[in-house]
Amino acid sequence: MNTSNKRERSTTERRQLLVETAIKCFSEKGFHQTSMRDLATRAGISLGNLYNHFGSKTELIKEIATLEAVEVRQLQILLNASRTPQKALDRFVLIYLEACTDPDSALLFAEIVSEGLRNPEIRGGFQRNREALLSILIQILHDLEAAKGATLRMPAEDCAAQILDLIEGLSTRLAFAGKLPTKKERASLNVGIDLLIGR
Amino acid sequence: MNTSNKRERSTTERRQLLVETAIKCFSEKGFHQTSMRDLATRAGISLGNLYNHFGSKTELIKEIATLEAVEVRQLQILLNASRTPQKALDRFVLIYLEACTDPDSALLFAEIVSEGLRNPEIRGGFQRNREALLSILIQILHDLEAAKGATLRMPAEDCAAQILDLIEGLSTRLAFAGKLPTKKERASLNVGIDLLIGR
DNA sequence: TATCCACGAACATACGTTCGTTCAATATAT
DNA sequence: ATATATTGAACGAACGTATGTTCGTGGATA
Repeated sequence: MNTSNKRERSTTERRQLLVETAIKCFSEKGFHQTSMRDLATRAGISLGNLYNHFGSKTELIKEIATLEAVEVRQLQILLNASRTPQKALDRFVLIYLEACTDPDSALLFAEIVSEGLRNPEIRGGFQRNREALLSILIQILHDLEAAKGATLRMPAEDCAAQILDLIEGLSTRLAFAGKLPTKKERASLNVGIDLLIGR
Repeated sequence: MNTSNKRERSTTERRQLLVETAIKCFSEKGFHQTSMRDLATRAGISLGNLYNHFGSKTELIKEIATLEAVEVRQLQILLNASRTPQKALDRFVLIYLEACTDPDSALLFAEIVSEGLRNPEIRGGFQRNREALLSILIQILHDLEAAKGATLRMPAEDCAAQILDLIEGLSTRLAFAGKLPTKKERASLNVGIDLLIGR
């Protein structure tokens, strides 16, 4: 990628802008209530030009669905730097909860789930990312067990999945209520997770 | 309601048929990818006639969203008949899991959630029903605690919400994989719930 | 000069909804 | 009991608009 090329640079910037406004529009109105005209207008470009950057609407949706994932790679690095598995788990929960309760993300997450349930192309990217997230969490659980910080009563993968369920469930409920998590809710979440891992 | 009236009877039957095909269509294609023509064709009636039964598409969606609730009233009765709170809880989990993992329901549930997040009319009915479900579960938890079958480490409402999260989370994952729950998955779910209630 | 971003008009289709009409079931009058 | 009026389910054409996508053109960059 030659960033000294003025054309290419402004083109990638445009594309970035388009993706960002698409995320906004999609999370506000949903995939299928957002028209290509909406997107173009909101991004301040013409309809025809939008098609210069994205060949079709589904292509755009697909890109958003895979992009709107927690940035797993960075998360992995951050957690590797944690001193103890306990701290790693705490960090994981904090970060993922933060990501899920972001107002845009919660709506988009629901949108992606319901879309992914019937659209294989969407499902693929979403599942890949989710498995990556799971495997990180599983690793942490194994570390925890080795350090006697946890005594699992079920397969680590099931436990990890349940932890994600708790976080995502809380996020969804908060989005429904239009609120951010209170201290109490955070506390209950942590208690629930501690119970699940037998800490 | 005069069921000896032939006209009224066939009308309510029609309406029932329409609601059922709407559920099918909506769960297959989603609210916004299903057109009124789709519905009419699928139900074997004309487009115009569809509007004789439902004034608008949103009215139809609203009806489905509130209807597609677990029949809480019956559930309540069934659970009251349970000998012990332990049995009541087991039944609750079994029934709700069954309801959530029904292929149609899982897709429709996701659809309602994502629609409810931005459409207050949908949200209302959904939340009302969910609160009813929660209050049943909370009651069971209190009974359990009184019978020394549980030692909650968090407010009963939070615990109940987390239990629902586990069930719904598992259901969603199963729907994504296109599978029904295995014995192992059911077992892990039960272990998770037992841990949450400190049993 | 060749490339490609940017534009907005144009196209075909799909959508939600309305409309006038038919026709059988019901209510009322004879 | 028979004739007449009223109702409302059922139909499909029609309307207006919105949609995804294509196309030809202009203008800046390489």
